[in-house]
Amino acid sequence: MSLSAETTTGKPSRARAPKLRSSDRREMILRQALDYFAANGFTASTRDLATAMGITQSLLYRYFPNKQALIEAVYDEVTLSRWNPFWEDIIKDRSKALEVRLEEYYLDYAKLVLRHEWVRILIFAGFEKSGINDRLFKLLKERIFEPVVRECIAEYCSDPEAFSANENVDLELELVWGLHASIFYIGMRKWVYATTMPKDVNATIIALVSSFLCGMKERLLIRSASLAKPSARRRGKEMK
Amino acid sequence: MSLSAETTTGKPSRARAPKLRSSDRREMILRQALDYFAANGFTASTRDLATAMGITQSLLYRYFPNKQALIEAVYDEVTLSRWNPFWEDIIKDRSKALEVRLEEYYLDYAKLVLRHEWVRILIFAGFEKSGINDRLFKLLKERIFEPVVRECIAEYCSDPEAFSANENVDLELELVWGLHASIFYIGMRKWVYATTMPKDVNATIIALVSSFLCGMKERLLIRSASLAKPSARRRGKEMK
DNA sequence: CAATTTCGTGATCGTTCGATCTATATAATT
DNA sequence: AATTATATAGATCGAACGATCACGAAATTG
Repeated sequence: MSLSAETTTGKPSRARAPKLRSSDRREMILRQALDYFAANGFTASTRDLATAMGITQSLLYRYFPNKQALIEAVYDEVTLSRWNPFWEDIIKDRSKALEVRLEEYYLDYAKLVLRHEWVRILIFAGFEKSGINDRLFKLLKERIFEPVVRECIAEYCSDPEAFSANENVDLELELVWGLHASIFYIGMRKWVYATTMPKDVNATIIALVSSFLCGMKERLLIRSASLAKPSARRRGKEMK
Repeated sequence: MSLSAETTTGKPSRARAPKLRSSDRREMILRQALDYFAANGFTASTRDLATAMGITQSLLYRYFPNKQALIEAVYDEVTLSRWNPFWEDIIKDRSKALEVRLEEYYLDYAKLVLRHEWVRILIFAGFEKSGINDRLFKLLKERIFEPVVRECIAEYCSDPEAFSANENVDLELELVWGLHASIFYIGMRKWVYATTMPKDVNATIIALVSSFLCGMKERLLIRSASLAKPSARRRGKEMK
């Protein structure tokens, strides 16, 4: 009698949610909350969230002590489970040309950026809790940016060891930040600004990687050359 | 008696706000709302906003019909009044070297990006109302991106007119988007993620511009050359 | 100085929010 | 079939929100 959503009672009552095992229900809530928060922001109400996933609001509080805990679980899910641990290996695999490796990594990273959850959740999180992204940026710096700089030095410098030992690579790191930003911004155009996108995303990424390497090569060749000639060391060290 | 904030009455009553001319009060509210929303997001409450600027909440509604109208006025103030109409002239001024012009523009744009209101208000606006930034991006594209591509073509192509007439520049435009993204992302590191910043912002911008021009030059030289040799036109036109 | 206009305040309304509580429905166990 | 454990639903609480209103204070005017 009271099972169906349309009973004799005038109430337009919803179908009762199926009974799930605790772990399954929790996982289901987490997954759906991820999509919902990514679409509507962390300020979305728990009522609307619950309605969207077909359960009652109070049920959320059986699995998460409060809204903030749910948000943090969503954030962890996005940043931890979507990080590909093999990216670092791709970048360091010297059996392939550097340009090929970078294309491979950035084409893959672009897939992440073109899904709404990565771009939006990261920015939402940054706005709500400064410092929450620190771990992720540490990962990016140590596993991606610094390896990329090392590979560029190995590729373009005549004496990579001497260069790495003596030279400050802050600006080279900033060029990698720039490439990262260029890819991420493609996702922002789509998921934050809802403005125009590249006609061909993959071709754009390949062009960006090619341009990046061109600039990096020029920089490193000049700096490497001035490193070889001690007379020009001073200018080389502080080269802008 | 009732004038002071600390009277004999136990109430910690606030000092009454001075009486201002209508236009002055409106301007004051707009300016302070800009700072407050940039710092706290558009979801900040009108009560806290009013308290921060030393007036009562109800006074806001004498100057703006509702919260949304105030938000839109803030957005317009940020995007319209902070756009420098001379940027276009800087980019087009062929009496200077292209690299110098781009450095000049991007160093100036970086000043904007390093103020919190530009980065944060733009992103907040994108999240709240998709399409609100359309006019700004149209401006960016027509007044900055496309002129930059034109100047690069004029600088590096042997026959700029023939190139512009025959060639598709989508990917060149994307490289300019990439440079724009690299600068904007510096502001995001500061005002969204609160993570590390370049040690020397100006030097970073100059390095980014230099790298950008290096990549653009390479692309355009290759494409320009293949344009000159009709036998290689097909490959050139679809070059990635 | 008195009348009038303009501007600022505090009280309050209706709604929505996160969170809690109690009662009921369902599945597993005996 | 009875019992137990647990998942679910719906009602509800206090706080915070946007918005409105009548009233009082301060300029402005003649």
